Amino acid sequence: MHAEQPVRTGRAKRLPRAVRERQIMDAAVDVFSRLGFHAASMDEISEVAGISKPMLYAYLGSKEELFATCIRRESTRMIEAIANGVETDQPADVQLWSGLRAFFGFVGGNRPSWQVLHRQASSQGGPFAQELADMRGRAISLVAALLVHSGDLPDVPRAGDKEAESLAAALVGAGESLADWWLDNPEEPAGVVAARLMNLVWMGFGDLVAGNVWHPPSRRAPESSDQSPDHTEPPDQVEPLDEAEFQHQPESEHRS
Amino acid sequence: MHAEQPVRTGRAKRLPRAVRERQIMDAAVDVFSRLGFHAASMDEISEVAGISKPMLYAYLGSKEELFATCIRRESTRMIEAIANGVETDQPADVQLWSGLRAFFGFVGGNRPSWQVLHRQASSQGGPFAQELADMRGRAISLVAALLVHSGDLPDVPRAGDKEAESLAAALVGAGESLADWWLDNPEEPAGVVAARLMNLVWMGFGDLVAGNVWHPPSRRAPESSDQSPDHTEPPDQVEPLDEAEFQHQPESEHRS
DNA sequence: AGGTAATCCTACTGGCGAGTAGGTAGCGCG
DNA sequence: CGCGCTACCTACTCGCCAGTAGGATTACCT
Repeated sequence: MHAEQPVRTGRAKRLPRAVRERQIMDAAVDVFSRLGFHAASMDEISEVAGISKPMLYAYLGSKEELFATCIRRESTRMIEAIANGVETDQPADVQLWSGLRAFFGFVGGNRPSWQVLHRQASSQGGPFAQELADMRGRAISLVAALLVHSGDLPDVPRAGDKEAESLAAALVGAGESLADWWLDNPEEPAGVVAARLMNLVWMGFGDLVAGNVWHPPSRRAPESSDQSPDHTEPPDQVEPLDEAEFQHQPESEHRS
Repeated sequence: MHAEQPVRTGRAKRLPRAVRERQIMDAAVDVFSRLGFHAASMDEISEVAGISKPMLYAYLGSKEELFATCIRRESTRMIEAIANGVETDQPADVQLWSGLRAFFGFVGGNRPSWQVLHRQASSQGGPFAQELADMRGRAISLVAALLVHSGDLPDVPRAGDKEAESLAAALVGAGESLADWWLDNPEEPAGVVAARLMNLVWMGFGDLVAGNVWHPPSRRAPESSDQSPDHTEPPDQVEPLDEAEFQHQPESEHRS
């Protein structure tokens, strides 16, 4: 599916450093995501990048530096995609809903990024753990802030930080796990998966078992687009997903 | 932290094979959990186990076989601990609650096992993924069965498998993630953490922000008291769930 | 053109770690 | 006792891979 096949016969075309660095990073994410940090070799990365090994070292430093850079880049992309997707001027449930949609949209459109972030980075115990923990921390903070904002949690007037943080950790973990499950069951659209998680964490099993389901407010969500004109880079591609996919969900009210 | 004694000076005492195998497995879990599969070396494992390398190969085969065996053993221990902890004759919410308590109790009392299972195994893409996926699958099935049983899910008369399975995956992931968070914030007792997750997945944020909390049936305030010694028969050592103190209890030992 | 600096290469080193060959020590048993 | 068996060892081989030395090509500028 990834078509990074420069085929490496003979000498590579001369390119400005910035472009090469990008190619290398793309190749590195690809290889790391498939093989994991240790099993990935610099030789293979250089081959996929269509370049020779010393270039890696000249441009991106050691293997560890390269990996850390990958994590930093991909995590930033993801956090931004989510932050852009959240409709901050809406009530709490809608904010959560939009955040979940953005998250699953990103995962669906950037599987290698996701793999590198979730699986590989978390299992290495070096400086990467730090990098990854930062990303996770940012995500968790986003969620925690949302929770704290949306009316204080009931039983924690003082330890609210810990309370919200742990709940956010659980939610993030649920999202990660569900995203992994989704990769193994890709026949379902992102919106459906996001809706399931939304129902779980907002309504809870208690309500679900009783037949109560959460619904998005029945208005058209503004297709939030990037307004900044000086943004030359194309925004990260996220799978399009709108309310239509939500409806695709097995019809809630009609039991049979 | 781990007092894996042997100190390996000269020849090791002669021991029957079964005992050695156990020592080796314990050492392997310890090292794998700290270093991960690739970074762990057979030399180090043999050193920790207090024997020489050829013994590893004579008894447990290759490095991959050893690792797979570790995963199998630890995952079985955990599944059994949880299955034993679930009070199957209770209503759904109580079942879920007892399962969560058993899970967090196990994690608290068997950190290396947990590390090996959750972090290391999931990131290697060999036959281990299979082993690990089996474990996860069993856990998810447990939860899914509980969900399906506890009154059918409302909106899934036909696609119930997928629905329940994905929700179970999300729940399991939330548990895993919260367990990881807990390892970084060990000052909180297991019961509190379990109660948080219970509230999240049973009540949902919607109820929580509205001030509604889930309570175990006979007692109030799940986080303030959890003293009932309803431990019938712990097959594996599981941390006591009352918050008296378990900041850092001595590591588990497998002695005969 | 010719200089020069960035880009790119082939071909090595050095170390680490999986796995093994081939031998030594304790224990039981006739 | 000596025969054998099992537990146990030291001391290698061998391949893989991170990282580098040193040289060959361009692109671009004057």
